Amino acid sequence: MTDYPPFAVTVDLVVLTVRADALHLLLVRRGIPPDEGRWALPGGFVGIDEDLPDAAVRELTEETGLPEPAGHLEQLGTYGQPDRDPRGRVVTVAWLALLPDLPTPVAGSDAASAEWVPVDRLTPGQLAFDHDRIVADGLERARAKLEYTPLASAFCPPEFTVAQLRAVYETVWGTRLDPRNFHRKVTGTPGFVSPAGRATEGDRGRPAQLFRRGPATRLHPPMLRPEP
Amino acid sequence: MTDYPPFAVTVDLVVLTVRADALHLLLVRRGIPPDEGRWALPGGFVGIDEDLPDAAVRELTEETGLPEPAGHLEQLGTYGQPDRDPRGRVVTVAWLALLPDLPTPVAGSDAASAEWVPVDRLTPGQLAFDHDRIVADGLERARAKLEYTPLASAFCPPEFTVAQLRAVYETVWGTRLDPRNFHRKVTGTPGFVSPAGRATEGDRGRPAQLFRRGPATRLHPPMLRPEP
DNA sequence: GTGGTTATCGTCGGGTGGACGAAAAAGAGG
DNA sequence: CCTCTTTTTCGTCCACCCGACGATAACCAC
Repeated sequence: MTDYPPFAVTVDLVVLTVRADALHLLLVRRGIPPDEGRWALPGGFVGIDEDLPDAAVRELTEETGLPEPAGHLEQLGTYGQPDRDPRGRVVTVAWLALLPDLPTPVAGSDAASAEWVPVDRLTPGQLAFDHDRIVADGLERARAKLEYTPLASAFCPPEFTVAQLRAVYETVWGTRLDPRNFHRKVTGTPGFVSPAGRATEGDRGRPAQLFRRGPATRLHPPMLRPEP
Repeated sequence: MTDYPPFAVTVDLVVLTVRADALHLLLVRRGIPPDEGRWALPGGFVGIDEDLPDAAVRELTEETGLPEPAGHLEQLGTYGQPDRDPRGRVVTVAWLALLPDLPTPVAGSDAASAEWVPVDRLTPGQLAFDHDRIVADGLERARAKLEYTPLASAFCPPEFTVAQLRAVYETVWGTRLDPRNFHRKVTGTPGFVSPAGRATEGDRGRPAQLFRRGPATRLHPPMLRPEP
C-alpha cells in the first residue's frame, strides 16, 4: 500500500428539511481554517477503520446535535477535483439526508454553529470549497426523487396527513398542486401511504386522516411535476 | 494533511453493451494479486493529481483497449467498506458506462484479458472484491435510467433505427414491447430522437428511417416498464 | 345557529397508452 | 412478373389517468 498515492477521504452532508413552508438546508459556520468563518456543509474526515455510511451517520449526529433520524439517508456522489481543498488531495463522499422538521440543532465539535438556511437565500459562491455544486446536485436529486419514489414522507413525522405531504411537494418543487387531485393520487397509488386509523384534532377545518409511510419503494405511476 | 488517515482511491467501471440480443458486461481477469485469476471490473488507482472523471476515462481506454467512446459515462457510487480490499483501506469510485457494440477489446496493462460476458451468465460470488454488488447496482441504475432518460441511444451507433432502439429496451429490461406502440411513443416524445434523413438498405423487410440522438435530457412522459 | 376553513368525494373531458388492424416497402423464390 | 414473407409505419378503438372544478362533510370561532 505504501506505493499508492495517499488521499484523505471525507463525508459531507446535504441535509434538507421543510419548515415554515420553505425548504431549508443545514449549514455550519467553519470554526477552523481553511475558509474559517464561511458557511459549509456539515462533514468531516472518515476514520481509517470506519465504513462510509457509518461516517455519514456519525457526522450527522455528532456535528449537528440531531438525534438518530427517522428520515432518509442516501449517497449523493463523490467529488474529488485535485484542487478542491487547499490542504491537499481530499476526496469527499457527499450524502443526501431528508429529515422531518426538528428543533434547531446545537453546535458540535469543530463547527462554530449549525443553522437551518432557506435554500432560496443561498447565493452562488457563498459556500466553502465546492459545496455550491454539491448542494445544487443534492437539490436536483431530491426534486427528481419525489417524482418516482415515496420519499416525500421522509420529510414528515411518522404520522402525517395528506395535506402535510402535499405541502412537502409544493415546497420542494416550488409549485402549487390541486388538493383534490393530489388526495386522489396519493390514496390511489398502492403502497404510497397506509392509513393510521386516527385523525387530527384541534386544527382548523375538518379533521384529516393520519397516514404512515407505505411499503412501496417506487411510485407506479410516478407523480409527475407540472411543467408551466 | 499528515495527521489524517491515508486512503487509497481507485475507480472501477461497470461497462455495459448490447450484442447479439443480450446485455453484456466488460470483465477483466486479474493478472496480479490479490484475487489473481478471478474476474473483476476494469479499474485502477487514481493518480495524486488526477481528477476522478479523467481517471475513469483513462482506465476505460487504457485497460480495455477501447477507443474514446461515443457512449455515456456517469458516476455510479462509492464503495468503501474497511475490509473490502486485503491490501488496506481502499475506497473505490464506481462508474457506469453504456457503449454501442464494439469489437472485442484487447488485453491491457495489468489485465490478463478483457472479455464481454452476458450478464445472465453471472453467478453470485464470481467476482473479486465487492464487485458483485457494484454490478448489481449498475444494472439496476441502467434499467431505471432507460425509463426517464433517452440514454438507451447510448447503446446504439450514431445513427440507428427505431427497431434497434426497441431491441435495447427489450434486452436491458428482459421484456417484449409492441413495435407499433413503441414507434409511436419514441417519435412522439419531443427531443428523444431526431431524423437523420436517410434510411437503411439491404436488410429484410421495409427500409427503416435512421435517427440520431435528440436534444432531450429527460423523457416527458417517461417510458414506463411493463409490469408482468 | 352562522360563517369560515379544510378534508374528502364526484364528475367531466382531453390526452396517453395498450391491444390490434392495415397499408407500405423492401427481398426471396418461383 | 407475381406472390409470399418480413419489417416498418400509420390508424383505430377503448380503458384509464390526470387536470379542472363542483359539491359535500366535518370541524372551529363567534
